[in-house]
Amino acid sequence: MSKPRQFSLSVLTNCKTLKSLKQIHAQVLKKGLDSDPFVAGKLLLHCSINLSDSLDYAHRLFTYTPNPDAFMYNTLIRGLGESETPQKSLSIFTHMLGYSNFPPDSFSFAFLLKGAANARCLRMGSQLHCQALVRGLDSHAFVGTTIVSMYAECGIVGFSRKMFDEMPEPNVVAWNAMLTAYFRCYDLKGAEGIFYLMPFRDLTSMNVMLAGYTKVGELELAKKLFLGMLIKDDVSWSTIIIGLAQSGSYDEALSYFRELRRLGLTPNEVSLTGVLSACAQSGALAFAITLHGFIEKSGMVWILSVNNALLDTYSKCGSLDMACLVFKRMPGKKSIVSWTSMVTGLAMQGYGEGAIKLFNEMKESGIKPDGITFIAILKACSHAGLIEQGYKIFSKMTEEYGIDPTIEHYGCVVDLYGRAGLLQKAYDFVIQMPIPPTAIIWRTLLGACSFFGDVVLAERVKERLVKADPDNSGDHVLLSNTYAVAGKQNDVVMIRESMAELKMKKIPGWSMIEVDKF
DNA sequence: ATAGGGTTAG
Repeated sequence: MSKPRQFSLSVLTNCKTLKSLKQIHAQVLKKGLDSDPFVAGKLLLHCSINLSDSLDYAHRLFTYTPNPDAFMYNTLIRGLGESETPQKSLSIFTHMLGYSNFPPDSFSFAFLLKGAANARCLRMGSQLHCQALVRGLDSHAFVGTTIVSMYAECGIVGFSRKMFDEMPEPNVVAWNAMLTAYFRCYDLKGAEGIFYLMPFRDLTSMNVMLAGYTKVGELELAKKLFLGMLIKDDVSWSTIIIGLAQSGSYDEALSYFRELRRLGLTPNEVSLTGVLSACAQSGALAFAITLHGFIEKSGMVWILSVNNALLDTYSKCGSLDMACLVFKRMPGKKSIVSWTSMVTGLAMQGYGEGAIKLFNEMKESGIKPDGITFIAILKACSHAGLIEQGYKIFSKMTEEYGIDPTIEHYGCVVDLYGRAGLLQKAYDFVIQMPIPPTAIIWRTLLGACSFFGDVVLAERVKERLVKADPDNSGDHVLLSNTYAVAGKQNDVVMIRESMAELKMKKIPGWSMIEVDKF
């Protein structure tokens, strides 16, 4: 007689794909273990949290479970709350209220509120806050802390503070959440107030302050704080490096990275992406190559974000060959970021057709382009003068992909027509835009008018520009250039004089075409 | 389970 073979859930540890999960699920069904709430719960946890793109399967698994327990409800709520559509977690909540014997507990509310925070949905958040209040769960430490964060994510730090003040004995996590809440809303004074009030601080508190200082542009304070920190972890290091990189202090970002290395510390993937971004923005190709060598040796070549940062750095530094190499050799899945960076790289170096070709390959590979990809591809078209193509892509953006164009997308189309000299078409396009054109849009168009010397249209655009941005002054240069290109020297002189009256000296780096040259 | 760092455009 053979011993009944035990089924071990430890197989889930090595389960990295939906396919292998399905195989495990099949075995579970075969052994009739699907009615075991523990086994069913573990399976659901794995496909709703650990695996990506498996939420639909999780949902089905849940649906086919006759009487899901509280853990299963909470797990699916958690998975949906972390997804692109966090509001869907509410339907599971409703189901839980109506069809289960389990009332929602502190876990349910923590996950639901996190979903509301992710969705930045104040309506959802405040409704859940009320529900938690009615059930007496708002006083639960985890729930309360999540409510504090949720209000800040929704942009109302005053409500966060109100919630926080109602907590009888906030722990360090709650204090840190309140600190984060103020910075989330760029309230430096509020954050400092909390920081000095805190009865205890841990490394996270310090790191929150570091990140907050860089976020609100207080780089000196950030550096001072960092210097004074006796204990630093990798989050501290990556926070300061990224903070500097994002504030335009590229050299300093590189210096901190060197210091990290000098101390014999091992950079992690986050500080590496940060320092690579600093290289990309400052064109520090030599440093990037050194970093590439380190990445190869350290075994971090397998990390997607590192590869993305590396490929973007190469393409921004003009090494399109190396960018291509990284892109082609990229292990496993490429993300939307990888494709978009590569498209941008090609577009920037003038390979408009190549960019479009890659854009099509991307769609074939099953990656859905987002708004950023469309900015990249529209730029590619405008630089390559592919007007028809560009406009077709712009139209498809809404029709096929359901992406609402932002002002930047409209700007790309204006640039597309403008660069091609189709000035009237560009003007008509701006007039019929469903969102009000900004000064940037008008300035783009004015730039095109000046390039082609269209005086009549330039004057019209100029009027619109003044209306959109009353205290602008840089457009005088563009306007006078228009007259210069059109060969109307007298007008140029006139505009120059009026510019002098407008204290043109205040405009940094302004230049204009010399009248004498015409 | 609640708090801290991330790459793509403009």
